[in-house]
Amino acid sequence: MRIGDLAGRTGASVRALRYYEEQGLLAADRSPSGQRQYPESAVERVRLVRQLYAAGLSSRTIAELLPCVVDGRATPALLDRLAAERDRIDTQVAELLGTRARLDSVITGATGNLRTGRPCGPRGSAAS
Amino acid sequence: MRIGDLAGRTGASVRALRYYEEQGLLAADRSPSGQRQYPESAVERVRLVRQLYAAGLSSRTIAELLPCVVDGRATPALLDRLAAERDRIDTQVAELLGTRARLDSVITGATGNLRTGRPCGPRGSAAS
DNA sequence: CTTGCCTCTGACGTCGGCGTCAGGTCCTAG
DNA sequence: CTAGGACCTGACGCCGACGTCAGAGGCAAG
Repeated sequence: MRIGDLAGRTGASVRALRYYEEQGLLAADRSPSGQRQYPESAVERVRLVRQLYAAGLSSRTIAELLPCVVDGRATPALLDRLAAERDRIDTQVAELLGTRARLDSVITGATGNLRTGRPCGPRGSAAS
Repeated sequence: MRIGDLAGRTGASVRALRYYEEQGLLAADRSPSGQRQYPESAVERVRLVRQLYAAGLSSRTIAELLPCVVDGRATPALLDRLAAERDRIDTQVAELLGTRARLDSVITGATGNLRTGRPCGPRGSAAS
């Protein structure tokens, strides 16, 4: 598979795929003329990489953890890193849920205000 | 309260607080000599702003939504924006939970491998 | 009055994940 | 053979949320 095809099938840009390779996240064979050749498995690999990016991991961190995630090859140190990232994600989810709840209560409250036409306090409606 | 105190009480840097003001997220009175003076409520305001940053909102978006979140002053357009951000957060939480589950299964599987000393496939242990 | 920390404005630096442009090569269809 | 797309390697640009430095004032203590 050539780079344009892989881009089309993953949603990543051609530039991004070259960048992933540069960061050691995605290997590519080369045709005699130097063009990159990807196996089918590259599609899944790219999706994994993008998922990890979306979870807030840096290129460097992803590069460190990929062998472990892909091959199951782990050292105690890598397992610690993995667990640390997992815990970070937990924390982030908790914060996001808090923020979500806050936004939602604002939406609910403000929607009610629009209907009733009266102002309100920041925490729903507890003023005298 | 002066800017250094506010920084100390919120965990934000002095530079960040000036930046928030520049972006219209945090108002400050000025002493005759030009120094910023913050009321107690600024502490809560800064925490709110940082919470929204942490949820992935940009300065511009926060500036648009703050009047609504703080005062309950909403227009239909602002409510749409709020709901859109809430939905984006929902999506992001779902992705994070998926990633978390993946990392966790890797951790579980790899920890077992370390104990048993045998390799494994990427999805737990389904190979022959 | 002076010392030393806090604060001010303005402006450039940084970092990561790419976008984009330049200049050249490759390959497939007609 | 030729044209036009896809591909290559640099290398600079970008953007947002600050960090950091420079140079100049404020302010409470001794």
